[in-house]
Amino acid sequence: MERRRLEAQRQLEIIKRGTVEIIREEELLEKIERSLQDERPLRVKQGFDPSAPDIHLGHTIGLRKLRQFQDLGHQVVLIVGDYTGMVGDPSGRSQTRPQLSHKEVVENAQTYLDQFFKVVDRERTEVHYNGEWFSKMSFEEVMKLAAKYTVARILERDDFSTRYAQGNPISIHELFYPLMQGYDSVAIRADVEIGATEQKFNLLVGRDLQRDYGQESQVAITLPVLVGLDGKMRMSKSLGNYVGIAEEPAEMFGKLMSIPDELIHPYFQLLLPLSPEELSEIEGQLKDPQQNPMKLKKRLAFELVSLYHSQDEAQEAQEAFERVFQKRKLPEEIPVFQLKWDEPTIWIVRLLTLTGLLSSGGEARRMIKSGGIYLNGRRIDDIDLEVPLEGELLLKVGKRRFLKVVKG
RNA sequence: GGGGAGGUUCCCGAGCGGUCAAAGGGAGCAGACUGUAAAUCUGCCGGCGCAGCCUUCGGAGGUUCGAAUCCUCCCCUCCCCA
Repeated sequence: MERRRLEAQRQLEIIKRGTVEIIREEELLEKIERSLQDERPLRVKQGFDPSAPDIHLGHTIGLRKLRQFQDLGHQVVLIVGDYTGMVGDPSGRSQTRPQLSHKEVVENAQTYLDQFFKVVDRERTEVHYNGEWFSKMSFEEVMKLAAKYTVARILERDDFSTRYAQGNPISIHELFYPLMQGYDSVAIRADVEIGATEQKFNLLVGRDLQRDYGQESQVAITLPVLVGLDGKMRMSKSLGNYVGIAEEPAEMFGKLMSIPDELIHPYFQLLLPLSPEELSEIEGQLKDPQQNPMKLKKRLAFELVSLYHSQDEAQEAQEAFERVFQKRKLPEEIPVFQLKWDEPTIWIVRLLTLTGLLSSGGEARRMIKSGGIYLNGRRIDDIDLEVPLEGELLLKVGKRRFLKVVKG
């Protein structure tokens, strides 16, 4: 008995780490205790919005938390929001999302799962589509669900109220999103749901609905939102300030090296499994003016690439980075483009667009004018340049795009 | 249903008959400086072998020598009233 209590306490401590809020902590402790007593794992829910199938580092905060639950013996229940996807989560959105076809949802779900299981244990995961229950709902049941919440409460939400205040359109079906997500918790009898802080409202709706449907309410756990590479906005694919966990090692490494210094510590803290001691050591080094933060950034990049790829690949990525950007040498591997061209020479602007390096002649002209184009190591300043097509040509666009061109 | 305000280039937003490929800001790209950091400064930011031409200002027509700007119809959004 006493032993169980201690074990529950221990689990709670682990789960608590890195969270912003647990609503409510006492309930969680009680649930864990009961779970130990009945030998029934907690059902920890996570939803997935199929309009955004790629997992980036921002998502891994939640995924790592799920993994922790699994390591403590609990069950993850992933919900593919094929029906909610038809609505589109209004959280953090200023606009209505486009609706997806069923085919797109299924394809995206597959992509998502492949990445999801890089962090989360497949064995302890149950996957459901919320169409399983929503497609069977009668209109009467939909009305019953809709009757459980009031417009004022839904509009309390920051994103709705902001949109409303700014005079932006909100469609009626969007108001259903929180209800649908909440109902998912009813359908799968969730004990816990986790989400980023912006998900708090949706998580709380789940609690209310479960109670209304005669179930015990889930515990809502919120986690910090990761700031993106720009250092300002939340990490998101649509803002282009993200690092996908499926990205190539070199790409991942490079992107991480470009983060502003202020993000070094939060990234270590939120993305890597480090002990509090290690973290405070890193903090100390960051404050020390003798230390170049770049070193820590390299370590961060190295460890993250190791985590999602391998140590060897991280090592390679680091060497490639140092070579290309710090020593300004050529990368070891440069993609080769087979150019089909019959004339003995080719106009530089045409060359740049035909190889796909730049999308239009106008862009190529501009790039040349601003000094961003190198041919065989020499900067080009002549827009009318005719390039003789002999052997191998080496093109460089900006700092990081290289291409070898051969006649083919 | 009645009344009012709007829809402009990736986003915000000015323009309200020619001088408009369309101010300004943001994002983005390139250059300088660097630690591929931030900050800063500079340039670019529809297409075209580009001192010229072509396609853009919700959609379709029309008026005019000339329309993002005026007129008609349609679509969409917001606000007030019912």
